Amino acid sequence: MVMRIGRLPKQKRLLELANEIEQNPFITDEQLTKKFNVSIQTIRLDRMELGIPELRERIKLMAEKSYDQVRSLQIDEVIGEVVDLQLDKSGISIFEMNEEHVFSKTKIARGHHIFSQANSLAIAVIDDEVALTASADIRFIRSVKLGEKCIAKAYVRKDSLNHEKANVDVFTYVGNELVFEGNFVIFRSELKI
Amino acid sequence: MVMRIGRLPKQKRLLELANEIEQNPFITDEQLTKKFNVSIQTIRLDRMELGIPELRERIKLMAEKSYDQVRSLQIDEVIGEVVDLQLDKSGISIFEMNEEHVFSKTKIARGHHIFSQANSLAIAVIDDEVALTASADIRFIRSVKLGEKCIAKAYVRKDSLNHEKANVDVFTYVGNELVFEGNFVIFRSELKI
DNA sequence: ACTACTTTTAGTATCAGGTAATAATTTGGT
DNA sequence: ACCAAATTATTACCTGATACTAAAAGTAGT
Repeated sequence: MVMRIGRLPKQKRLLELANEIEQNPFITDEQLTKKFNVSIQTIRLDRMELGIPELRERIKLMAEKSYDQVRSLQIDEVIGEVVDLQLDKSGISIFEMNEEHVFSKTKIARGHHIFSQANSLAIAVIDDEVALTASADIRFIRSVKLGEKCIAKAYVRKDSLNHEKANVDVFTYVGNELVFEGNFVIFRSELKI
Repeated sequence: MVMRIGRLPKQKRLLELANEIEQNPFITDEQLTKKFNVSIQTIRLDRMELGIPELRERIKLMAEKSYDQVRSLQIDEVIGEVVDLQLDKSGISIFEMNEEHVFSKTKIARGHHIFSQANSLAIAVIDDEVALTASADIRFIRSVKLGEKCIAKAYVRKDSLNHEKANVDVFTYVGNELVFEGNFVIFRSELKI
């Protein structure tokens, strides 16, 4: 039970190592040897055991992830995945609530993400060069939780068409439960060249 | 003017090289030698001249950038920077519209970003464990353009306090021009342990 | 054609931050 | 004291570079 000074038992070290790397993914094995006061081989065996890749791999994975995110944001300018779209008529989009969309305490989705999905779908269904939200009347009917898939359905009001403004009603569901509804007034410019 | 087959003049190569790396930041110098049919030293001299760092540096910069973004999103759970906050009374936040917040065609801000700033400020001024948006009535008064700073001011309606719901009015300005106004109804749970 | 100059290529030494594999040593427990 | 697990040491090798020196090739100008 002597144990060299400043050392942790293996299981504890494994936990703290995983933690440390999560906190600071840019740390090298060598810096870790100093933190834990063990040899570099031990650190490497530990990483192996925990399935944690080397520094360069970690960094690369992060970069690839963020690169993909940026790309996909540029590709579809809509929040959520549009699965159906009939211009000037209706549209459907799906959006799943991940960790980054919820309050960390309660795991309940922030309202503006649900709004964003509905708002960008309302814009998407309007077949115009420039379409902007003029106003909106919205209700959050029940809270959406982490992991839930929101299905937003937008309908363009017939009687509102061919004008400077269009009315779009959006209903968002989780399963068959209504969680959000909103009426959006969309400005449309007749800039169709 | 003979020039070996499949070669570009230097200036053109420099432009295309910069372009290629921007399109695919994960490309190595060696892969580039094949694309441009020149030696690896030439590629490296070119990168030098263009001030483009090596693959590993590029990847690291991307990872650091995304890491900082994630961190800052976790640190302040509010969209925009809160510059003043009097709980249950009022609050002010500032949010600048960058490239990622505007439509690429028109450079006009997407409505949901302006909403997000207002919504998260409305939540922040409510001094409660759990506060959620129940409904909102909003108007976009004029469009916000790339680079403009939005100053959102939130006021909690006095008569709405001490209830299950609170009413928060938010006015967003660019300079002294009103660009957005909204009335938010916020659910508050009395879960004050 | 000869010179001056730029561009390109080659080659060597060195680096960080590892992997992989094998062997030796230390430690803890009984 | 003995055994197995844990740790450390050692060596060879890898990728994707930098830094530097030197030589070769191409490009004009006169």
